[in-house]
Amino acid sequence: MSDEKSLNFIEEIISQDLAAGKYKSILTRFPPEPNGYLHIGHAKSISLNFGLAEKFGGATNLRFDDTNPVTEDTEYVESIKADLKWLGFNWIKECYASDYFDQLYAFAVQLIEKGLAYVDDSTAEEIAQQKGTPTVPGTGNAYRNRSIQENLELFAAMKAGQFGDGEKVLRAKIDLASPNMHMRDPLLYRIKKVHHHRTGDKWCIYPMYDFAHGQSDSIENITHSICTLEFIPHRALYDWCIEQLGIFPSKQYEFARLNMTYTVMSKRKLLQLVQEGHVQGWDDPRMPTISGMRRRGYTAESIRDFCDRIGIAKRENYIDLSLLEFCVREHLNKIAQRRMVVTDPIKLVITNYDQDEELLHSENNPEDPNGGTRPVPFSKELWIQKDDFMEEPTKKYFRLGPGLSVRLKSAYIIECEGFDKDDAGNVTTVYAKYFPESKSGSDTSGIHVKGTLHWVSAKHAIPVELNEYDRLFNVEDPSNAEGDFKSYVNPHSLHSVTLAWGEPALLTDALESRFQFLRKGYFYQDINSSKDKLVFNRTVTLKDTWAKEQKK
RNA sequence: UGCCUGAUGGUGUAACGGUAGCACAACUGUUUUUGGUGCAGUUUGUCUAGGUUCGAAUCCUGGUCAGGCAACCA
Repeated sequence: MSDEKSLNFIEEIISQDLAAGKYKSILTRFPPEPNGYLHIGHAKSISLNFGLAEKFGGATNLRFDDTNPVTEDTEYVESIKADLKWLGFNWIKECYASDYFDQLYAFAVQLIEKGLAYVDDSTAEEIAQQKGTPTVPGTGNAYRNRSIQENLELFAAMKAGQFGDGEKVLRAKIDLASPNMHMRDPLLYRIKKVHHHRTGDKWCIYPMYDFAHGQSDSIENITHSICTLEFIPHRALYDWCIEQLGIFPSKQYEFARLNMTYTVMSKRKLLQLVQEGHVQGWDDPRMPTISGMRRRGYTAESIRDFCDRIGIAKRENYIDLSLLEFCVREHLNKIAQRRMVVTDPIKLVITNYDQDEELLHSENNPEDPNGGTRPVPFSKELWIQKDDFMEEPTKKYFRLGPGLSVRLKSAYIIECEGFDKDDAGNVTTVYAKYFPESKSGSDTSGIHVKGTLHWVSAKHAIPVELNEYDRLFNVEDPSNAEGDFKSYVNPHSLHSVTLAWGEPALLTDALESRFQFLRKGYFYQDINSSKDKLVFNRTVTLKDTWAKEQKK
């Protein structure tokens, strides 16, 4: 009956909470750790968190989860903010877990005072051993029975820098036999004499995720704290801390993270690709990072559309890369300026064309009636695609071949009269006659052809460089394939065309324009492109049913 | 041998005890001055065994399978 999309399970929860009067309005948060660049998986979480707030009339905080100074940096903070803005999302408050370090410390003291936390002198190995295994309960140690007073003094001494890294930790005193490993006296604080990108050297003890995240949510009055499935076992601890501290009860909900075919999504793996030179950087157009996708020519709209379409649920999912490609094609088809570029040229000579040259006009976008036209120069010698000519055409081939006719886009119908070959047997030049009365827009020739080719006037052509990208991996699931995922990197993921011929309009087009190079794909100017040397990245190919036909 | 999640076409995602739908993919046909776009259509699914019910993808019980949990990471 209704056209409305059904609610996902989190929206369901929120609408119930709101209907029950549990909250007047909702507050969500997007909590990245500033230790890497945002990728398409983050985009799913971003779209969810901001989308929820938008849908239910709430707001979203951006919070940097900067509790581990070892790997974090301001560089990442800046890139994350830039990516978020580019995607089109606005946070109401910019927060940092590090802003709460004093408060968090006070919380820890409260726990100690309640006899719910203790300082442990054990090594990491000892602690791990004493935790037991999922099927074997853990055992305590003598430190667990330290007095509140002693714990208070020791924790203060930890803060004061009286101990070295790893000498002592603060642990919650919960249940060493809990079936949930995360409840077996989890670590709350550890000593790290490391410079923090925001708090500098003020602190030498830093809270663990489990002691920082829930409390940060609570401090900010986050109503719905949404994270991915791997945090399910942490939820008991999240609730425990909030309950023991008696603070605002934020609630955690978990959804399944994004997986996509032919790529990897973990920061660790992406970092390896960068460091080991499989790609040229975090913003390499083959990377699933927001910065890489932006450079490749993806639009923010298409990424948001993708995030809407993949849905939110708790089951593991593996999204087809083709859905992402569909989303970007759909958007680009509507907005991209059409241009002609010949990527693998052979010469076409119009034998009966006696004029010097003429200016034709071609529509900028057939999808947009108000898109206007651009002038395209035509002359006796043109460049066409090498694969648009076949010496011995097959039956379903409706391009150029001896005796065959085609239309040159926005120009004339031509008929092939012959061709030249070099000593190696390669076709070098194709000869054709044109029909003057078949001129585009005023065709009175009555000739009907099946194929239309793109072309560029040879003497007006401008050189352009093209980066044609293909999937980064040659298996669907590189993360779970046997052996090192990097051995599945597609060696042909980048094909550079150093010399292609483009129509002169490209010289005057705006740098940020989205292009469709007719019959080739969607392209976007690379950040290193200049008027002296135009470089375009292929965002995605056009759908190519002819290529499919040929494979049969 | 523990605990926690989950299981609907090839891939995602709906159906809230009452006609298994939508999107992508694939495949037809049609239109087309892009083998693009558009339009029309086709194929393919409820993990399993019982139970409750007039009626089960949905509720109950057992099983199977998949993923997660034992970082001084987040």
